[in-house]
Amino acid sequence: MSDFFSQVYEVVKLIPAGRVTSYGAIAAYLGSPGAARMVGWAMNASHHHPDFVPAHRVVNRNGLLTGKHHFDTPNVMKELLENEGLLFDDNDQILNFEERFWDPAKELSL
DNA sequence: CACCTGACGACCT
DNA sequence: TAGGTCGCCAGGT
Repeated sequence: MSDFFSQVYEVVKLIPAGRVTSYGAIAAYLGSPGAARMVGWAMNASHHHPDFVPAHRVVNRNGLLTGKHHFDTPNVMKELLENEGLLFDDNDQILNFEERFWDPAKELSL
């Protein structure tokens, strides 16, 4: 439960629908700013987790859907987010990303 | 056991 | 502006 992965899942599960956060923000929140890659790795292994982990709500720092190729089909991630009210430009980048950004360090502010 | 790779990101040419 | 390097941690070969 104190594993880095488990902590990542705990945070991701707290992301509200219609909001998104970044790999780096989660890593920083967990105290390992340089471990953003691990967050992505954790998402990749999220199927190993018993609970639902909204991996589609985690994007890179530009609001770009860099992980879309890891879903069943490349458009699933985008469609899930659109269902939650997010909009995208022609580059699969989230519009109004700053407004939609959910920073665990701030929102959860321990 | 050593080496490689990866859903990132900050920094440095 | 674009491209290369490095750190981060875990898991696969």
